[in-house]
Amino acid sequence: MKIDPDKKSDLSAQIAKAIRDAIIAGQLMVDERLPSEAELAEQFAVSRPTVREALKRLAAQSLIRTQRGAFGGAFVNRLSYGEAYGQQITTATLLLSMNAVSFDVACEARYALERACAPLSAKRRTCEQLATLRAEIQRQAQPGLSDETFCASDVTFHRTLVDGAGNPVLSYQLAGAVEAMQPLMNMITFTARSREAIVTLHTRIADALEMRDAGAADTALSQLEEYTLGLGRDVMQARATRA
Amino acid sequence: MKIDPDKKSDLSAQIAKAIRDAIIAGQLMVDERLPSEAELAEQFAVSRPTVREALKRLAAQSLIRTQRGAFGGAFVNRLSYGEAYGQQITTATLLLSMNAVSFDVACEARYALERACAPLSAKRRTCEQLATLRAEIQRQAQPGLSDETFCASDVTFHRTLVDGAGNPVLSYQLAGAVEAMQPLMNMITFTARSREAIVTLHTRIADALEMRDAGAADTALSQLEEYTLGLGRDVMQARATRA
DNA sequence: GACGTTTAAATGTCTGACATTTTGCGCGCA
DNA sequence: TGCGCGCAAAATGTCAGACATTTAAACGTC
Repeated sequence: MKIDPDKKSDLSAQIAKAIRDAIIAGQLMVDERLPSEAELAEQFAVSRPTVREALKRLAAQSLIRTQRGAFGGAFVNRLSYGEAYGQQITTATLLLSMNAVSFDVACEARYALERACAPLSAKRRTCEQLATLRAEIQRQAQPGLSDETFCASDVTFHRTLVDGAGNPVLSYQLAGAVEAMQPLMNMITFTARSREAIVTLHTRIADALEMRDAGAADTALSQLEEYTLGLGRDVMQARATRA
Repeated sequence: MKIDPDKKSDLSAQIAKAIRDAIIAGQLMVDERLPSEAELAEQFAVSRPTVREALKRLAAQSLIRTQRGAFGGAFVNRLSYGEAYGQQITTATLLLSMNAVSFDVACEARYALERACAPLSAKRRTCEQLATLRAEIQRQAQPGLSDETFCASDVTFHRTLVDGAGNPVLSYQLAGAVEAMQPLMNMITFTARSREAIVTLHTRIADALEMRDAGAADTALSQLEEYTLGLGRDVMQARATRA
């Protein structure tokens, strides 16, 4: 099932790959216990530390979980949406920060994805989600809010919008896009006037969802995208002239 | 910078987290070399194997790469789109397969995301991408194609459609959604008639992109979604009656 | 100055041991 | 008989030291 040819080095990576493939192929079922480290070491004809390094690799991807004690060991993990979110967000954040993704490109992607959710959200949003949206809007309208708090509320607003689609796969996909934008958004200093404009557009979105009007939601999102893009360009320009 | 409180156990996880946080916070720049394993072991007051396990965790997430030899060591990795794709796909695949995500939900998410790309694709698709779409359509029309080959071509078609938007962030986000669906799609047996219908709709999409007609592309995608959904339901129903 | 050799630094791997945690079983006691 | 306590076993977590391997820089020779 999982032999290990004597390819070029890095045994722990090969072993991790073998086990990972077995999990993906369904040869190891969820909650099934893997052989103990000692047994794996014998199977692969390597030492225990090498096996351990392989298991740690898998643990980092939430593919397995380990449990100490008698009848403990490594178990195939049921990948939860929560864990997947976390990985998705860190990966997306790093991807954006390390590849010099421009504000424009990130913004375009984010709003394109959100617009994909809007019709579904208009159809399915719950009253509770609508209330959350309203509450966040109210928070954003408060004067004296720090930029970070404003951004955090913005993230909550948009995540709620996405969750409104009632499709966990969509929510998972978009969690990364929305949250990974936050560092970029945090670079923007929100003036009183820009906050007011954003709150107005957020209100328009919430109104559209309340009326279950997909078209209006799409329009408002487009306007918000354009406005956010303008804010980002101003920041970039100010930074360019200052330098 | 990265001390390590004596929280409850699993030192390697704590160390990995400390380094990961340092990378995300930008305290460690891309291509910067981390201290050697021995130095890290001394800093954190743990043994070298423990440090190694932590580093393997980070390597599994492509956060670092290691290089052997003199002046080798662990370096902060520039997360490339390719690596991110890979992780995204395996995570999404597992999420779908282990959480019993229904065909309907996955399908809805996938086509919602693709429709988000369609307008951008209509605007920006290159001639080369259009040619790829046409070539895949031609391949799909060939008789005697295995279901797996047909599915693979389908994936290529849709990934090209997504890439046509010319936004790498979008491509990254959607790679998971499209590829992770493949195992579910592979459960479908494509009859000659259903293949013909799919090819017709694919052609309609390609035509729309050629004319740069976003509306037509959206319509064709909606029809394809509905048709795919129907196919999936038939399979489920057949499976239910057989059981 | 070019080329081969040495050398040192670092990761990769192994061996063996001990610590810690958790479970299950058996023993003793009421 | 039933209950609880403690001990042993099994497994992971951690450590220490050693050796193997790889790689590039430093050195020496022609």
